[in-house]
Amino acid sequence: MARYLITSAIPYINGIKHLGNLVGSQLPADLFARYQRGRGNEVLFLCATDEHGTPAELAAAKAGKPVAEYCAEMWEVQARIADGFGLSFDHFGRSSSEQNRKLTQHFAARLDDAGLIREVSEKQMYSHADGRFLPDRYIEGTCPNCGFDSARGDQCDNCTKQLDPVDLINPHSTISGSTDLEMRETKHLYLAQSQMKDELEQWIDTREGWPVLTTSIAKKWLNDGDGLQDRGITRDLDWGVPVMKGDAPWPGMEGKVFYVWFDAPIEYIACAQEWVDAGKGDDWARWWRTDKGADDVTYVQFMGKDNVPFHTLSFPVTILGSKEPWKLVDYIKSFNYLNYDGGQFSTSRGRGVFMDQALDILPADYWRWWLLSHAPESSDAEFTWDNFQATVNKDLADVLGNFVSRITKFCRSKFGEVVPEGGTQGEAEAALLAELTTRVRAYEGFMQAMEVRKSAQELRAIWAAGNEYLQAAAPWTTFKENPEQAAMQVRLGLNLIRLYAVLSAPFIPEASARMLSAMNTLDMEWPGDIDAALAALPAGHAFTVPDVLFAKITDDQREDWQARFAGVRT
RNA sequence: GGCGGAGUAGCUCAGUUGGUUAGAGCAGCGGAAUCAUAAUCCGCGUGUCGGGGGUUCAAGUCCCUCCUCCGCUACCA
Repeated sequence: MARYLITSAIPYINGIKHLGNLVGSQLPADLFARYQRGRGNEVLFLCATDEHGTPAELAAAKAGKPVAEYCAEMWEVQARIADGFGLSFDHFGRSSSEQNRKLTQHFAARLDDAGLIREVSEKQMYSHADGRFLPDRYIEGTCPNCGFDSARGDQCDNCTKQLDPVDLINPHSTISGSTDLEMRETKHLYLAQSQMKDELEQWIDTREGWPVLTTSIAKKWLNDGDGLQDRGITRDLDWGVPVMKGDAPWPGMEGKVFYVWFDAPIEYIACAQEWVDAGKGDDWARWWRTDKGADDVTYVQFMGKDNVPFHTLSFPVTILGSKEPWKLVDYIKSFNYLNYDGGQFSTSRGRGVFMDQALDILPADYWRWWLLSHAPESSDAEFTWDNFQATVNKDLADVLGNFVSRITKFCRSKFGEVVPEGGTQGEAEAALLAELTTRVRAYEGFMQAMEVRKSAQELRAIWAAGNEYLQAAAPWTTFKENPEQAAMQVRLGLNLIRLYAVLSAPFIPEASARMLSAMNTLDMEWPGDIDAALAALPAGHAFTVPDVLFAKITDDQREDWQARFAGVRT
């Protein structure tokens, strides 16, 4: 039995994520996790909230709550929504956990021992009114290059020139508006990534079959300009993992915390510890330590393209630089962005559909199917309501849902709610079995390769094959002259429903469960021999006609939603 | 500016190492069927494969050049 460690990029705690975030990491990761479990493999699927950093502090302040309380509440919210989408995490952790605090401090100590940490004294913008150092983009002023009056400290949005906060004319804090700013000396720890540039590059170069998106972004960072730069891994903040050298204080670093992108990936490991401490598992090291059983684990990470540098460079430096036998990622599946109706999804402007809103208007399976069948794998993709309505109605309601409906209702009217007996298979059935065998094997190949869209396409073709068979076999006609023959055709049709439930579960788990329930079976065994799989429900087996599997989206609904989500989130 | 991705039928997209008349789904048109959520099935595509140039017996696929869109550009995460 193969073992898969699967992690999804951890969503930031600051607010509810939109569908673009979902399809870029958590959803495809869930698809893969469910598929591997379905195949009988051992899976540990982990995700968590990423809770540290300036935006979390500010969001908490805006909500008028202590940051720890705010994060705890938002974790609940995100966990509940993830559950609503059927995201089958074995554990949904928190980067602010005790486990992560200790592990992060441990890694820092190891990296320091390895000579990969250096102290750098630098000047950063400090705001007296806000009582804090401000990241560059939290400072705005007039662009010295083009005169744009809302240029950010890191870059001018108008002329795209890269800036330094000190370049700005009339700089002010975007938080308080205060102009009482000064460049103040502060000391930070840097991760000496540059020392490991060659090792990283060799590692990247020897990865086989990784998405171009993943390797090209990694190579770009490795070789751009002066090559891979060292990166500051501490910040002057209150909220975060306190800078410690393992259990010991870190002289000169008092009051500082590790940078969120240092501790966030470490949470992947800490999350496994949380999983054990929550009583859900009993051995995290077996998944994460190659000296304790993790050498036969295949580790796959899912993420949007914006996260690639941290997963291909910074985190591997942390792992490799520790000189300890931690499991290194085997495959990084990265995604482009999903756009919304001609523009970008925007959290700040409330543009697009957010995860909670999506669940308010339709069941998760509708979203799962559309998002996965349109996953932005080769380029950015676009969500439009027209396309969503057309795809969901056609694929889910007409092709799959109606198939279940027509065969179960026909059976009920002619034979009752029992798998009918009699008849023998002929050429048409042999042809169907041959086609299904070919397609199921292709589907397995795409799923294993994490070719999300192609998997969806193949699955749809498998559903359509059932309709083609029924149409050709026409049991409603056969029944008139040869009821036994019709019984055989119907029996096959009913078994197709069970087969479809098993194959479709990774994409549409709720509907899959309803199909199995209607077929009155718990048999979810992945089909090896299709012939055998289509004999799972024997003659005489009772079933029930399920309710409509997928109600169609009406034009009125579509227009209503289109208007509702165009503007500002209310 | 630099780097990366993309530009293929009305729409969404496939097109492996260059090789038969460039494909799929949707939409559209025609037909069959009437078990079913008016659901299904079958048939129908003369597409300057973004423009131009080049290499080759042969290019959507390789090279050069230009155009358009998108992303990243290291202190947001």
